Amino acid sequence: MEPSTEASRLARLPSRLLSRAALVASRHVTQALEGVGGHRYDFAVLATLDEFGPLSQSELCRRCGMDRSDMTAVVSALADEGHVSRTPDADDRRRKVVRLEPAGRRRLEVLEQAIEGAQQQLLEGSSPDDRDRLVALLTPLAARADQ
Amino acid sequence: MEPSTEASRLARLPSRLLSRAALVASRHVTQALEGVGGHRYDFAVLATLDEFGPLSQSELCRRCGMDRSDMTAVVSALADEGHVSRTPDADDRRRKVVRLEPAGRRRLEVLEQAIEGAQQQLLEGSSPDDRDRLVALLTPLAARADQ
DNA sequence: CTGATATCAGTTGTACTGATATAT
DNA sequence: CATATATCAGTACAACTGATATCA
Repeated sequence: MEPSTEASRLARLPSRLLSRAALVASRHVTQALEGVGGHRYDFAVLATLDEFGPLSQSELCRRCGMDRSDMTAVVSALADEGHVSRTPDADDRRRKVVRLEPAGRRRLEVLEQAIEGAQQQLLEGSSPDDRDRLVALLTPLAARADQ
Repeated sequence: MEPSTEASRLARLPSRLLSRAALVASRHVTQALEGVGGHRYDFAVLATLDEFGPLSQSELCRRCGMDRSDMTAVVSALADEGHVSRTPDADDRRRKVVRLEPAGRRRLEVLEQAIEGAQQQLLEGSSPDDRDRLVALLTPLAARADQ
């Protein structure tokens, strides 16, 4: 006989589970960031700059997996707030070099705490091992998101 | 020293991995369904009717995890195509009972093949055990998508 | 009355396309 | 000229909100 935990074909589809789990995750993250007046794009840009140092906007797009059309507004807002600076590249003046400023680093810490809180909410009920396994299984799939 | 496989904080965030893996999955599914002139909503509705039998639209919304606002148009289109019938419930005439018709069952088979092809594309490089593990890890997260 | 159901109109957020200006 | 970068306007889609009509 079928075990009672046997889920329907629809409920076992990896693509469907991914989209619904991502929706849950997105709600947690959005809510956590709203609590500190932030946005996922801000976090992605600040964290990437913190990790890789100053980058051109197009390089930022690549590293963050963001679209060029969305990057402009995000960087402009972060620059207005003093979290990043945006200066023409001396070597290639088509480029604008985006650099993390001290205020941006402090801002990143706040966003990072909110984000980690959201991960824990999302994964409450999952063991640390489960989190590691999930990350390991998702990494090769997520890697194909860029192009 | 850090192992070379050590990914950045950003790249290891479960919420981010989920959203990017879901994006990859969604592109595969959308493309596969486009190939047969279908849509994910059609598949969800037809598969749910096939599995649970005739349902009211609101019950369909619950089972599919779809919004009531989106369900109306989907059911109308499926009814126009003869894949489902929509008749007033004899017991409760506020309800419309949606029933899978033979043409809808044949349509479901086509969509199902496309969807399963998309899963295999998505998971190429993952073992069958990996697929099972992924499903097991995602199921409790995805379950929270409804409300 | 209330509560549930179905429908319709419209909003938001994310991903994305196409066109343009500018500089190499 | 071609190529890369940044910007702007606007599209496509899924998820969602609010209002309304219907009827038990």
